[in-house]
Amino acid sequence: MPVEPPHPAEDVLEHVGYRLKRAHAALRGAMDKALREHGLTVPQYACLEVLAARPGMSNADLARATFVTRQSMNVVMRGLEDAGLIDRPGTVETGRARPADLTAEGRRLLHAAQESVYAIEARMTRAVPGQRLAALLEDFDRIAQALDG
Amino acid sequence: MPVEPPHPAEDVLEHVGYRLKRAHAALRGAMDKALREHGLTVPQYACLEVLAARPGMSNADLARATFVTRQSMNVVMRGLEDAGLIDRPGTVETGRARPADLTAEGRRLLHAAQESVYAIEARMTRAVPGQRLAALLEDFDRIAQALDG
DNA sequence: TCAACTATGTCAAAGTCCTGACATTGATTA
DNA sequence: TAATCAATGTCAGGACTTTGACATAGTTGA
Repeated sequence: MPVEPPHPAEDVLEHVGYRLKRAHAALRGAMDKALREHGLTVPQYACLEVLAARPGMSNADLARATFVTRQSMNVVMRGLEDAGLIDRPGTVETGRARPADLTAEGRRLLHAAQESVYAIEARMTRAVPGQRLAALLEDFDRIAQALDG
Repeated sequence: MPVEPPHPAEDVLEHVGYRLKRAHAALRGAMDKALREHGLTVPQYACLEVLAARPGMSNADLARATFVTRQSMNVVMRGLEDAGLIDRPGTVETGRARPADLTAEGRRLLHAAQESVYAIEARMTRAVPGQRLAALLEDFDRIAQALDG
């Protein structure tokens, strides 16, 4: 059992950043566990999920959407491509960006994984009082915006 | 410019998990940048910060407090020890847990880093309406608790 | 007492992610 | 038109983190 904080109000463990980190760690852990049963990692799942909502996104697009670097997304996509879950043209008429899309197998696996992940989402949603959910989402956005600038 | 979502309400990018991830990514990025100027990584800073509030914590304690594995914290602490920022006895009378403490240099560096980090904390705090801050912290805890169980 | 259980520290291997760098492509501008 | 700029994909290297495993130390209960 951890020691009790001597000065709660001044303790780091009470800070916004720490709480945010804690909530994110819990989410990450739950998703890791749920996705392992489907043979997916969190970044892989995120890539499939975004790609399902926005077909034809490029590597750089997906990297921005999932908050990783282009280089990281590059290896993620190569793994997904090797596994036959996504597909993209070897060459393209104009530009360098190759639009990616889910394969039938990718769509099937995503649907299976979504059941597990959406259950986690539901646990989060139920955990916060209903009338506060919209405000919570708004606060998330405010925080992200305040720190990105 | 990213494409607009076709069905906002059903889109993943609107989900709680995605927003949480986004806010956390923004925080992580801001802290990475701020701490680099002090020669610290986020896990290293987290270790020092927790250790300042709870002197004498062991490796396993710190790992739990900062949401990483014992193994990860082990390399973090070895780095901090080599850098002369923390100190712990080579052996201990009972048990295996070696209580760690900040050195004078560690305390000095932490204080310097705290200025940068607390400025980030302040940006977050200002970004959310004052009357919502307490509810936000509470919601963070509810989410963490709902997902840890 | 002794066996089972839990907790801790550590090692090894693999995966993941990042920084830095470079070449290519398209857009912008002088 | 030509030069500059921004964006993309990719490679290389290193840093970080995790999973898995093992030995050690303390606790619990038969």
